[in-house]
Amino acid sequence: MDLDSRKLKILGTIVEQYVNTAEPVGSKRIAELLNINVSSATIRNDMAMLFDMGLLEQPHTSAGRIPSHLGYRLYINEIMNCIPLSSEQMAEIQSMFNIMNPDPDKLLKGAAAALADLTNCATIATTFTPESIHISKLQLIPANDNTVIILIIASNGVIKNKVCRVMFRVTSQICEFFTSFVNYRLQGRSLNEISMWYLSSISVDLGEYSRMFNPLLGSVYELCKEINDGQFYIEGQTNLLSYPELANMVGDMLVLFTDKQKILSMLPRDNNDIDVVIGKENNSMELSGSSVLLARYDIGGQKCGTIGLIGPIRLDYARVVPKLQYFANILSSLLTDAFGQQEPRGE
Amino acid sequence: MDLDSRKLKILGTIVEQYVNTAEPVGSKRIAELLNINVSSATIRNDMAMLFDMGLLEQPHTSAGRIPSHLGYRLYINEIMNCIPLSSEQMAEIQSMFNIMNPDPDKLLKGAAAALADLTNCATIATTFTPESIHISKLQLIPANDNTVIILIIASNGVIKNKVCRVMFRVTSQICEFFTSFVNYRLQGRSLNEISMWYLSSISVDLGEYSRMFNPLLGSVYELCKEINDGQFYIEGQTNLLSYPELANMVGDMLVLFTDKQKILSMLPRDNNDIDVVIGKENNSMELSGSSVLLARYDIGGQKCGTIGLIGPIRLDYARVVPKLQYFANILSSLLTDAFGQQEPRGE
DNA sequence: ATTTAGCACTCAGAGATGTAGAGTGCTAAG
DNA sequence: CTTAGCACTCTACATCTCTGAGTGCTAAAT
Repeated sequence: MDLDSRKLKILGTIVEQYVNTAEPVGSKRIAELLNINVSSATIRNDMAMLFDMGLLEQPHTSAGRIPSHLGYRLYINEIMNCIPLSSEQMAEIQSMFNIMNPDPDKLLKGAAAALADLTNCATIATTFTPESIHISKLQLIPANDNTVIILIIASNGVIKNKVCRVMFRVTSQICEFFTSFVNYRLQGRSLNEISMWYLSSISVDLGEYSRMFNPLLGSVYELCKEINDGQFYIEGQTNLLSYPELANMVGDMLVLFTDKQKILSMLPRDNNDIDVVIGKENNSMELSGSSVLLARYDIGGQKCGTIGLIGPIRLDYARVVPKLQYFANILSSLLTDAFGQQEPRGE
Repeated sequence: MDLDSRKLKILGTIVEQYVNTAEPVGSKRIAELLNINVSSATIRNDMAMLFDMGLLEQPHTSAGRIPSHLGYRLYINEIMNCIPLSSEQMAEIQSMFNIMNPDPDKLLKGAAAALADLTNCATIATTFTPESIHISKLQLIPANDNTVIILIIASNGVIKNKVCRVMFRVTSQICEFFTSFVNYRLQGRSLNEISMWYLSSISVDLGEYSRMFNPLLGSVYELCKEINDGQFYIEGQTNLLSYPELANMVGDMLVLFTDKQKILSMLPRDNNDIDVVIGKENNSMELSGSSVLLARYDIGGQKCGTIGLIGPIRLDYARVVPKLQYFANILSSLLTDAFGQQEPRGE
């Protein structure tokens, strides 16, 4: 029971037909589509074998066949030929990036939105923060008499700010003092090191100012945590509404998408160039009808985030995979360009 | 053909029953629910009149009746008694606000999310920027050798930043120069005044530095525009999935919600305490099956944003209206408290 | 050993038919 | 003005039948 080239071609045809039409594919149709001159009966025999091997499924006795998980898997791993992007497509994508806001988090969001547009899928973009991400700069900015703004710039380009009301009367002097004192202690330090414990050691060193600044240190901790937890964008969710086979689940999917922690925990971690998780391979009810593709981008060679795509199982993998890869590559080069080599300057 | 009190009671009962069950209400059920001792036949006669007056609709001949637009309108304006919040409910809402991030835009988003939770509707929160909103402070912060961050604080508490790559080598001196020069020209100025034209007059005054700083002034303009365009949050969209009568439209609604401009243009501008727009009164396909309620909040008496609610037509108006009103009141008081009286301090 | 034609078989989906139940509208009497 | 009574209408649901698509198997052909 081996897979000769005809059987592979049949499986490929079934996948590609099903991807286009969302309808089970029958032996007669395959016979017409394949150039080989064999009758539908022969195809039926082959299909029966593919079925026995678990590569095909049958919605009901008298229907055509659709690919199973394993069928898609085999198709993706062995059969499909990725269709590389044309130079026009590349140019189009490039120009989408050109008009995006270059802030890293907005860039990420923009990239996700563009990818969603291009693939008619939902897309997801995340950052994760390897050890090496540190604080480039912290600044305390007076807003009014009893309100200050804490601004933190991380070495991966992420910028966060937070408004804090304080009990003392805000002056520029106080802000400058806090800024330079805390900067001195935090600048260049890995985000992972900035624990509540470490901050409390700063608090001790602040001596008489400690009580005054403690709430601010708490906010600093929250900001660091936010950056460390990573950014997270989902775009193009409404694209999923266009797939009738997802109609039952799309509600649950949208609800899932509101739960950042849960969705993050579900993303694949296989660390291939592109991870592909098909249907029930996702260990989650809500995604059992979908495929998830995930690629990584890096800054200066250091992996620092993912961009991915959530769509129906019947996805045009041969076209979508190169697109996703290209997006990851562009993100890498843009971010490396902006935040790659340079170390932050001191004030 | 006048509306005696019995007819009003019947209409009220129909609305309230329909809101609970989503099923047409028949004469027999009404007879049971009303305390008045009249037979279902009498009720039928009254219902026929209400129908003739356009206050009721009939899904099909042998079904009960459901309220029409006009029926809901009359109910809301004349019949319903708002059910005020209990002190426990108020306390619960207060405590939701206590744990929110006090940044005005995050507060807005948090409030919208809490309201969505509480009402099982989608919620919308916007700011709009009256004449009086001005720039409290602008600051240029060096990020690395060729990257700076522009930070703008507006008098309504909104904070925006933008990363800019520049052609010159960034130093603190340059940043301080730009900050103080531009601050001097912009601080306290209404956002509406900050046109491209006005900025170019600053550019002229910058003399030899003009070419260097022009891209930054462009970014300043974009930031002002962003603030002026207002914030915009929609939360709890997935709540709409729980109403079977919206199942057909919820897809289109979700798509609509991604189009900020379009949805903003659809919000009512009647400027009542709370505007209520029912079903087809919305001049939009997508919202023809929904009701939109909108309240305004203010900072120090100056109206500066809206919070609202999008749900099915059969909404428990008597409970929902007071909730929405209460949210608007809390927002007003919190924001006034934080940003109301104080003028921004100079550096 | 592989391929093919032929045919019986299965099943989903669309239509047709029938029934029960809810609710109305009307009429005539109270 | 209210009510009882009754014929009428329409939906929702279940049952049945028919049709077409597509299979699985067998026996013959290559």
